Amino acid sequence: MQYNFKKIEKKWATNWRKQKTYKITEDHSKKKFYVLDMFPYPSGAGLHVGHPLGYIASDIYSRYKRLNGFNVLHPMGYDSFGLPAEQYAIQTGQHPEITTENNILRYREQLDKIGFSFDWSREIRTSQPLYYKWTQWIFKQLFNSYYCNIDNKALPISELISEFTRNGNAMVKSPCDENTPLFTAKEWNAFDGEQQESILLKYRLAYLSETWVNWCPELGTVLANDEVKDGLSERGGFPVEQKKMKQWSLRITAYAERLLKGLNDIEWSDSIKEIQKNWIGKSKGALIRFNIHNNSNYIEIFTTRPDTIYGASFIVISPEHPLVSALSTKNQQKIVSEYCKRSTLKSERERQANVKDISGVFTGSYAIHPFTKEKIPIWIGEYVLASYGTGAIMAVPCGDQRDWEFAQKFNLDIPNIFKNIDVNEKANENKDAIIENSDFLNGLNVHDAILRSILEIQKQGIGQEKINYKLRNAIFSRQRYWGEPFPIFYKNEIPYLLEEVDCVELPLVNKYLPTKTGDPPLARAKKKDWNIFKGDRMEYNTMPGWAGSSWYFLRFMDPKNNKEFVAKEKVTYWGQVDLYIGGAEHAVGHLLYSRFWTKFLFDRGFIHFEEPFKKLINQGMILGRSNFVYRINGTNTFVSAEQKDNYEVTRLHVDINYVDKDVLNIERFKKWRPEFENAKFILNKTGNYICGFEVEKMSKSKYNTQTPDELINQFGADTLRMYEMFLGPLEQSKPWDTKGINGVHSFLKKFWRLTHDNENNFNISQEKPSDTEYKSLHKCIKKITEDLERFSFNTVVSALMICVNELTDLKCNKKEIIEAYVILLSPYAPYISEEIWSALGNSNSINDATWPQLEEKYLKQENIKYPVAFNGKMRFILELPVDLSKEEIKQHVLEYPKTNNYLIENSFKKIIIVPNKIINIVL
RNA sequence: GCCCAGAUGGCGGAACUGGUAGACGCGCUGGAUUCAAAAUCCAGUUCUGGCAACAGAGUGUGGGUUCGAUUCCCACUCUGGGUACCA
Repeated sequence: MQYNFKKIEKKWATNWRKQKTYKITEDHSKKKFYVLDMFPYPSGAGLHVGHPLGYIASDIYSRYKRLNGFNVLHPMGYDSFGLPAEQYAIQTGQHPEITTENNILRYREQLDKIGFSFDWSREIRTSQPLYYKWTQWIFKQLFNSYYCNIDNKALPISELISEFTRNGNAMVKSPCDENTPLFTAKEWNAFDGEQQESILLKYRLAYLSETWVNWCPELGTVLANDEVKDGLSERGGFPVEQKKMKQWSLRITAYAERLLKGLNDIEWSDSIKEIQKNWIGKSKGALIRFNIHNNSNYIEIFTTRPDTIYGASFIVISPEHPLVSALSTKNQQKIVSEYCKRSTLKSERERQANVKDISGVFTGSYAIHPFTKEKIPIWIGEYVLASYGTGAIMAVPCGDQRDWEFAQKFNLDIPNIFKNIDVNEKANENKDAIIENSDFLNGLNVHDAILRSILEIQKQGIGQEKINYKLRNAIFSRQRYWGEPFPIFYKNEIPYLLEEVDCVELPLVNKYLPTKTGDPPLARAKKKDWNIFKGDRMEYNTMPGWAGSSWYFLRFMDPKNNKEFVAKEKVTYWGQVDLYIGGAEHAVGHLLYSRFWTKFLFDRGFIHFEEPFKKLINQGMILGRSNFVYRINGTNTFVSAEQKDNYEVTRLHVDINYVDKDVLNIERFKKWRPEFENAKFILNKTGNYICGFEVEKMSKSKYNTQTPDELINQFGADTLRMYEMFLGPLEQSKPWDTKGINGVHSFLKKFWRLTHDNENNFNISQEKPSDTEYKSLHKCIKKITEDLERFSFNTVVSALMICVNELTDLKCNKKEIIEAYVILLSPYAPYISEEIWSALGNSNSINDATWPQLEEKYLKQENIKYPVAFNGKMRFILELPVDLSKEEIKQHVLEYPKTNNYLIENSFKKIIIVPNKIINIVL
């Protein structure tokens, strides 16, 4: 083997480690540049080929920036709290920390092989107390803050307390719980400590609230949406229901407007901004109160179309609405409670997907239309969600398709309020209509009618204008073991913040399961098991996965600091992340929460910028081929794919390592999980269990991952890096396929041969390069520099190949050319580049070289090859001097003999000449 | 349902602001080298017809704008991803 990548890669990996080539410090003489990858969760399956895709791109960019004189921060760490380690702990009893540690070791080994320029001295792990101490610290700041709508920022809670002491809460304009009472200063001062605490909790940015969760009674635990399949738990196939639970939440909605506006200041793709915009979901409308016939309660609804109020012919409330039982009349009570119970068995997701199945029940009660004073029926319907608006709507069947279908199905009135529009076949959702049959709104267009109706609603005191956001406050507790404990203790079930600066460490427990009474696993810890214990008990919940990842980019600047979450001078130097690369699946989770925390830390003066990630690139997914097994519902029997349609089945992913050409290895499958040990199988005619398949996202949860290890072994890291980039545009998703990899590998071999003779001796010429050779190089410099600036990583590989092909044809092994070329190659293939750089006699690392400068003089052309088209169809190429005028070009073309072949009777209508581009003759 | 993205040869893709469609690589075909293989090199390779010159068709489908459309506009189909029924 001439190009011995194994030897070369080992040699330079060792050398770089010894020389600390990638260690970075705050060097104020250079401009900083911060390149970050989305944190990996170290899963047991190891790194799959989809992970490094983004890391390779960011590594290439980091190296490119460094060669251009920037001080580049390019760190890596682990988001090491998470469900899989906990599941493994439940199954085996092994502490998740051990599993996590093992997985990290494996990840690190894999990452090291790929030749990344990470500064590993800055590694962080969210599950280490040194790190999560500061996650808890941020939670404390959130707990100790409220949002002031007058200053439009978060302020310390102490300011709110002094306002309460002076004036009560009448003048306070702050987001708070809906049930917050009004009180005077006198009343406030008379409250006891516990009463004051419970009031303050309604204002804090971190607060307790009742929220719905997926509860699985059989497993005695709360499940993530991901763990629920068709209303059954993925593990075991048990029924799942919706249950209310007291949980910590973060008042992210206070930041809704700023999160929306901030999108203008960042360089993210339009699509991801659009997704966040839709998620925040700002809409203007009105709150309107409907009184109830013979009942002292009232229903408040939110609508974006108050102009259609005369078209409202019934009210629909969600099955979770607090007035459901109060509104159900005696003879309706039974079907109402049955309907609501059925609804709690469904996830919101299911209710949402099932649009065609319209369902609902009548409560038996009537609301009074605020303008017509007519009685309109109140219904309960799944299509109304408790979590949006007020959980109740006024149904306008002539103007909303879902209301229209609901009315059709249950035979309710469809009054028409649109002039000259037929609503017998479908609702009119078009906003160009003129309103009629609507008293004071008659003759107005939609826009004017909205304004007029709000005026009237406010005048009559039955409602008000309201800006509504779809964004909900973020639930911040998980009933899990493997997460950050809260720095919270309880006295009389009122939560208090721990004042200790020390970290509340995860206590040891005897089992990682919930208790018999349904409390989270931490409830198993005895007083002595906690390093800090106060009050009656500590908080049993832990923080969600996104807690640690919402601020980790700050910690990389100062990973070992035990005095502060990050030192001021470090955050001042490094500032925002300049380039952030990661998957689009985090579009609204991680990316929104990080923005929220960054704004909060900014408000409280801890950092000087408001947006965490200046430029964001979403890498496309690498798709893999998944396999499925089919479990017959309510049993532990699996049926082969051909016969699955004869049964009611749940489709489950199966690890592709247990499947060969879609045939399941039953023995290995049984050993996979304890619950499969006694599984039974219905086989096909040939006695095999055939799995289903699908091409979808490569992901640990789909068990369809493929690791890069074998490829590195066979071709080397340089080849893998180039191949992953060569696969296609970074942002596009693409199926994983290794069949093209040897093309990239031969390219590196070809480059090696260019600089080595037949005996594999390094062979370079000191001669001055020719103009053609310079031209080839500078064409390459131009193309690569431009492509990297626009993050077109795949086309750079082609450019590198073209240059080597040209130099090979020219038999050019001249030092000046090769030395520049190897710098261009080094971000992609750092090992071979460093080897040749060193062989060229350089004593420093190629990482400290300077990016070659483009010299336009080598690219000058004397002639242009013009494509000559007739009616837009290219017919032939005509080579002409570059500096001709349009008129001269025209003459040359018309005199050219071939031209006449295409003219009809020697004439044409028009000639279009675009200098240096094209000539088009219109016939 | 809703939101976002995508569709170009046998395959991955290129064509950056409307200007030669298919760069680069894989695969395939033929040839050179070799006892043979690997490796390497040379030639060809969108489809149809033709020995060729050349002609016709062609960027998911149907329309439109333009001298000229993979690129812009309208309608649709399919695929992937996300999802908390946007009242």
